[in-house]
Amino acid sequence: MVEPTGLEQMVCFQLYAASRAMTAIYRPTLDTLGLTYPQYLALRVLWHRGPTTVRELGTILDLDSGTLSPLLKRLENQGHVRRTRGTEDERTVVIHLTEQGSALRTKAADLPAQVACAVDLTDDEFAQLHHLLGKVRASTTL
Amino acid sequence: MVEPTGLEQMVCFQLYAASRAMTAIYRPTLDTLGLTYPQYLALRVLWHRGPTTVRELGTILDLDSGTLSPLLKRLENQGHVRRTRGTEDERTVVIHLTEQGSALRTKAADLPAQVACAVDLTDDEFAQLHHLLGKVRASTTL
DNA sequence: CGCAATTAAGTTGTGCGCAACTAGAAAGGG
DNA sequence: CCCTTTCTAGTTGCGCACAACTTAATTGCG
Repeated sequence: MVEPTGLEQMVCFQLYAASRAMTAIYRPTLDTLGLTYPQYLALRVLWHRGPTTVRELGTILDLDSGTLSPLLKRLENQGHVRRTRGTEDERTVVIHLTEQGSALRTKAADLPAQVACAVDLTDDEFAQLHHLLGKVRASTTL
Repeated sequence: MVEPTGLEQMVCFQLYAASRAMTAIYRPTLDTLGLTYPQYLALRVLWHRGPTTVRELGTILDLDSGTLSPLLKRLENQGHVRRTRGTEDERTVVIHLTEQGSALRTKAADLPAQVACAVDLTDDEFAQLHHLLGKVRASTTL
């Protein structure tokens, strides 16, 4: 290690820089769909889970209502989702995909493959990276 | 993998989530110093390199002037740095540490160790992670 | 039951990131 | 030497993240 900066520091910075670099790969395609990366993540959850409360989205994406509320409002204004009060528990707000929001799924279908191509890692390396990032998240969440 | 989401996607999300989780570890200590994580990164560069132009900082941190200009202005308002026009090339702005800014270095000295402790990875795993993140950054920067 | 404690979502305020643009200085070619 | 092109910072605008707070609904304990 040539840097006199300390390894953990570098890992943290690498994490910070790599995360931004990765989302930058998504940006051009997401731009054509009129989506940001966090909006895309929220839609993915809805595509896979169906109707989901704000709280559940927050747990899955590790985001709070301060981030999600305005984000979901923008998705609603764009016509991709609808927000309805939960019937059983009126504190909750359930997010539903609209037809338009569901249709986006096929339009965004080839995004993961694009990204996998752009990033020069083998399947093994992807798996390793995934494993290590999981450990980082696990040790920090506790 | 129970998720039907595709590995690259998950890696990207893991990257995004792990990066935020990592900076969250720094936050409590940085709060006591009155710094944000990006401000801390900028100061690290100055601690190691001495006077540095905005452009050089941008290259090292992979940030543009739209991010750095206001960040550095805040660091100047806090008394940690001074900004002076370059003498040879008057387009450039050189960032200098003040006494106070240099003094912060010792106060932040034990931060990396704290973080290394908080994250449950072996030295080998840190090295692996560092290597893989480097590859991600390299393949995306090109 | 009644009421305090908890919980869900939203709001406000601050600081990034990043795109798009501006102002001003330097470089370079005719 | 002038003028276009390039380059450095800075500004503006938007959308996250996140802390702190508000509102309203639910829980649960005496």
